[in-house]
Amino acid sequence: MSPNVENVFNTLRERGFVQQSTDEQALSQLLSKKGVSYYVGFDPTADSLHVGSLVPIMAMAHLQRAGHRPIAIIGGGTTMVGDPSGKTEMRQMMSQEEIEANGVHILGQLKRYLNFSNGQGLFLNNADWLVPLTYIEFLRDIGRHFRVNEMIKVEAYRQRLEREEGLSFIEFNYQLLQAYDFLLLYRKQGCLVQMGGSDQWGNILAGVDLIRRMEAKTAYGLTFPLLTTARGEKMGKTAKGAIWLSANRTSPYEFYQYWINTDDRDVERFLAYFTFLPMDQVRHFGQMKDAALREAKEILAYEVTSLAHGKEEADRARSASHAAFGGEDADLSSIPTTTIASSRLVQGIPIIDLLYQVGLTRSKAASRRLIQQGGAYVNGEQIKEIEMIVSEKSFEGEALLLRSGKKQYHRVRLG
RNA sequence: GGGGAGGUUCCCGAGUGGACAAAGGGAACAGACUGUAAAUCUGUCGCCUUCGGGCUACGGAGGUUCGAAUCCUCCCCUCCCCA
Repeated sequence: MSPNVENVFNTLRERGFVQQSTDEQALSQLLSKKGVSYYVGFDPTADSLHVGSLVPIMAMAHLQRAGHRPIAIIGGGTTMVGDPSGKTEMRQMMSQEEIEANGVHILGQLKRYLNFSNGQGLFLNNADWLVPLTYIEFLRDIGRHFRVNEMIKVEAYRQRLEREEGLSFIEFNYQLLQAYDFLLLYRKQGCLVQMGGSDQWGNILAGVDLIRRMEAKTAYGLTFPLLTTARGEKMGKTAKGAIWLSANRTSPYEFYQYWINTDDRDVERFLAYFTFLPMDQVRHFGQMKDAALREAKEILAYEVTSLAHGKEEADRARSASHAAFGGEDADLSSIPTTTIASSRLVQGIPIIDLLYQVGLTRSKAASRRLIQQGGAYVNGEQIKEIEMIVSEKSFEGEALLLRSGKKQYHRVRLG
């Protein structure tokens, strides 16, 4: 896909990325040129980003394709303080080492979407400049520009103050630190734009203000909407937890399945956010009705998986899904698999135990219930007997396919 | 520091000596319907079980009682009001 000749800002807006921005016109004009540096901060509290982070990542990728320079900041310094935004409780603090280790993984994930080579993009840890700060200096140079009256008007702080459960002083400083990040990036990297989730609006504005005060220059801010599904749930959350970008945490097959199960009403929006398909195609798919919409979901799932895990994994996930759900005889290898020693099959394994062991059920009692309710299958056949024992005869070739309910598959292999 | 309210099963929330593995709702899971969608309806929803039961659970530790989530004592935590 060639970089958009049109203004990227329009692209972002058209695809739904823009929630709020400072001076839309000026920002749009700025972005019509090339080589603008912009930054987004990522939370290093886990060793992987999850699906929710795809919004900023995709926005960054659109901008880079249009010839701008992304700066991804890992909040190593700020995380040591804890952002109160959107939190009702004080955040847990983390050690430097943990944060840095997480940062390495996160960079690896960002590289799938953004190009950091040869200075075309930057990946920085704000601990590098925040940790060495000295208190007196910081107060004198930065602190003097902040009015507490203004600060406590920010939603995040106000809530915490009103609830009277307290806001620790350290958290109260978060905004200053983030504003300082922006200032520093402006000075050292010429960074003019900060983007983030809508909960970051206050922090972003603080940075814009600080740059205006200290440098007499205009910087810009943009926030993304907080995505929810049509059912009103947070994007990327399932019963089993978040959908991660890391294959270790969420396998490509599960990742693909997450997207293919997208609510009808979300398909068009998600195609716009999470794929690079041109908008006329996105709209075309979005207009599909009923069962035809499934085609659009398949494209969504394939594209998103392919971005996150590569074409090969996306192919395997698609193929496994076809095999499992379409009855086609295809490659099942990417379905979650457990290997079991063949010696254990000599006396056979009760199906109740097997379901439990591979994780399809949470307890043996749950296995019993599942079978009683008619939701358990071995190689596509409903299990009727609670007492059923799985032996070598149950295997087709060296594998056996378990299913719980309509959608949960698990393969068992002999080892 | 003084006064008040409260901590119940994944979440919200009822229960205030036995009928309590604990109402009701939500979430979740299964079934029907379908399109691997949504909505709806039905069922399930602590763990183990040789299906007879057994075990663990109502903030923690003790105690009273034939019997406690429910009563008593001490402790921990949260919220609210006053200072």
